[in-house]
Amino acid sequence: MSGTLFPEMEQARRAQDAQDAQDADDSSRRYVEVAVPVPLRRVFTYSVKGDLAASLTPGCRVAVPFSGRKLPAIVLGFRDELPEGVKRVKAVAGLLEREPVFPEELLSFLRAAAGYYLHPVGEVLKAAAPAVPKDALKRLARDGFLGPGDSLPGLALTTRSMLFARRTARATDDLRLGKRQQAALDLVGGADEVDLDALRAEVNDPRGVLRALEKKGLVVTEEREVVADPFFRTLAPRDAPPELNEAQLRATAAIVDALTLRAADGSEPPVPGDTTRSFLLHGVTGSGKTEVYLHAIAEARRLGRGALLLVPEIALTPQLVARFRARFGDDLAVLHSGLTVRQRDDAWRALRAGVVTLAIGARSALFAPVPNLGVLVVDEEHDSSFKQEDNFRYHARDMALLRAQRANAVCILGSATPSIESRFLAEDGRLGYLSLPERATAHSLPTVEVVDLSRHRKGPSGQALISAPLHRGLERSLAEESQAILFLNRRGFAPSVRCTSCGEVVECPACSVALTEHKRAGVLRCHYCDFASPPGEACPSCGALALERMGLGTEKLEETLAAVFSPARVGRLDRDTASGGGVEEVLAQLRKGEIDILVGTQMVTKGHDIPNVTLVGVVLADQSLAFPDFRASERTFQLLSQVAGRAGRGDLPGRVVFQTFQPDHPAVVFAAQHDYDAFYRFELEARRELGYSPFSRLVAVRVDAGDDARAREVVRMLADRAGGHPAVEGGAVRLLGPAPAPIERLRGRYRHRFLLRGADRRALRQVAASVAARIDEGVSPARASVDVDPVSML
DNA sequence: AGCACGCCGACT
DNA sequence: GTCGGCGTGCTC
Repeated sequence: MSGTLFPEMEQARRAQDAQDAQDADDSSRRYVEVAVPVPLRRVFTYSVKGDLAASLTPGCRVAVPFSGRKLPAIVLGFRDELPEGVKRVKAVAGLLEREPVFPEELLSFLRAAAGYYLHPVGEVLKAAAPAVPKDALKRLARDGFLGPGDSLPGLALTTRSMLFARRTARATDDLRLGKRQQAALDLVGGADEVDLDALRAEVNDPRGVLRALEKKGLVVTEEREVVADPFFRTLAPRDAPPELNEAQLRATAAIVDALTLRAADGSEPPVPGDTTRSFLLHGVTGSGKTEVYLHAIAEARRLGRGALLLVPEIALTPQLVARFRARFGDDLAVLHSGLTVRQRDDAWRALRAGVVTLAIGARSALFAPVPNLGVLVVDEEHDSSFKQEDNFRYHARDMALLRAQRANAVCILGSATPSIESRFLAEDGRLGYLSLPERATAHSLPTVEVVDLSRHRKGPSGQALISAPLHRGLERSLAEESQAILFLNRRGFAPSVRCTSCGEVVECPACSVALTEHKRAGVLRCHYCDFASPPGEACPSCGALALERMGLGTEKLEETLAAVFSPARVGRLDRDTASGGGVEEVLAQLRKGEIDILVGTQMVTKGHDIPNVTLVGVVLADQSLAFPDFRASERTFQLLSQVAGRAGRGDLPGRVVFQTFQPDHPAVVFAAQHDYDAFYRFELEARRELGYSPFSRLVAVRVDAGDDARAREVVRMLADRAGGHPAVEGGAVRLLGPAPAPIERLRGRYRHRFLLRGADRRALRQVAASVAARIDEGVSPARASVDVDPVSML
């Protein structure tokens, strides 16, 4: 089992399989084990009355009485005896839906994920489930019980009849068409087929018009059952798959091979637990990774299997969706945070019912009920937005591998700058390695100039962070009427305000962080809790009238550039300007050439190909190096590489400037040389020496409380629990801390934490589970959480 | 998480 | 004299 990605999960899986087998044999289903949506790391047992037992299967949603209220719960399994130490149980109040909400594959995966992260399974299942049908709840409240004989709501979608029109080959030359007929015909001719709703948007009363066109032999119409919600049906011009280059063909062939092995009879992989059926797709920017995804997904669909594509939050753009719609039409559910509950449920049900077989979405789409999952793609797998940083702290990339493994699906992790962990798994043979070395388009990578800020004095602008080389680069861009993008990862005008009299920095009253001045909004704002106050004249500490702005944010950079390079048009893209669809608007302006210089945060670094951008500048590369965790170097390399990829994608060659106080830092040097492999080798050795991931794993235990003393007390107690564990005493797991968190106070709560580190994942897991069990015994009024494989150390 | 039970302040 | 503050305890 050397190839297994999650060795510590295997034992639990075997136990579960044995239990399931017993459930299938055993006709005595007197009790059920259910997951209740409460933050408790345990399951609960209920008795089953009458013939309800026959209707229950794992994954079913039932209502149960729980601590004086009724809660929806998910059936996990059966048992014929009460658990040890339990004398009396309550009875299941009723079934909420006719069919199980979770198919077997998804339920089993979700339970494994909850177990891996030591998170209450009820909360995990609740987050993954669709809303409880209102009518079922209403009837439950009225009758107190919903039996199997009731007409319960099902999971399938409602459909309605819809008229579709298709263009025929008949020419219009000899025909006289009215204005409306012509408009309708243009619309129909522009796509494979058009439905009545789409026509309605352009033409009044399209029915009559269509009838006339059909009589003239110009269109044919057809009445079909469709999903009731128009969300799934949109007008999209279809495209044909382009020819693949050699590397793309090789990658696609390997993936199709893996898929076919698994799909041959829908059964076991040739080797149990074999994970070389998952791949790292390493392709530089523009090498055509998306086309490989499209082919893999198309192949899965051809084999009757579903597919799931996960992308970073910010990458889920209309352009990306359009590209998939062009290939797969309406057989696609797009899951994003902007959906209403109703829309999310419709998408969920469409997938669950098998009406739609492909889902695209950010992190949480990992839990989509894709039917007969065959391919799972994680695009930009290195992106840290795949890690959820609150409640259920899971990493969608890691869990994608687990889900694929359990579903016998193929997982593809794609990136131009793979995470050290993924690249290491590939090197170790636990992921197949597929490389796309060429830029699919003909442009070579841009040259990068590293500007040492400690040697370059202020540029002509007088602003220290616009060095002379960057200044000249901007002048050149403006002179040749191309565009420039400057990246600065600090929103606001001045990142901090300091009193020159007492030296104090103005802090947020609720958090131990400096307030950032937002000049246009006229406030000092906390970037962690959104507290805002008007900037007073006097220092809040000593009262002196001596406040001074420190540092440079995007707002100030925008203002400075506009003044220095007048009349150049300077735009800004950050969370402050992006509100309400502003991102697309600003990018459209940039594309149309209405912006000469765009200033922005992370948002400017992703995706969007703007051909006329020839200069990209990183104003302060050191910023992401300053983060207090071992991945700072890796993140910086990824960020710089990504930014550099923004330049020179049109006909003009690209130029890139990295400004930094650490010009010799490997992340800077190797990013400037576009040398991923060199960075990987360097970073891997550093990790090996320091014993960091992938050579050991971390678990972070965090405690916060309104009272600092209580937070300290609780973290100490939990650390003692960990310290007393044999794995820690024996040295297999190391206890680091406890210590105050880097941001000691947040939203008025004091924060402390400790880390557990170990190479033996099973031992690490045991210690973490022991701490979690102590948390379950109560830490009130403090709060405590366990973060397995933490990413953010703040 | 909620909802109970349980002991100390300002109001009908 | 009660209504109600939220501390801690438990949930099959």
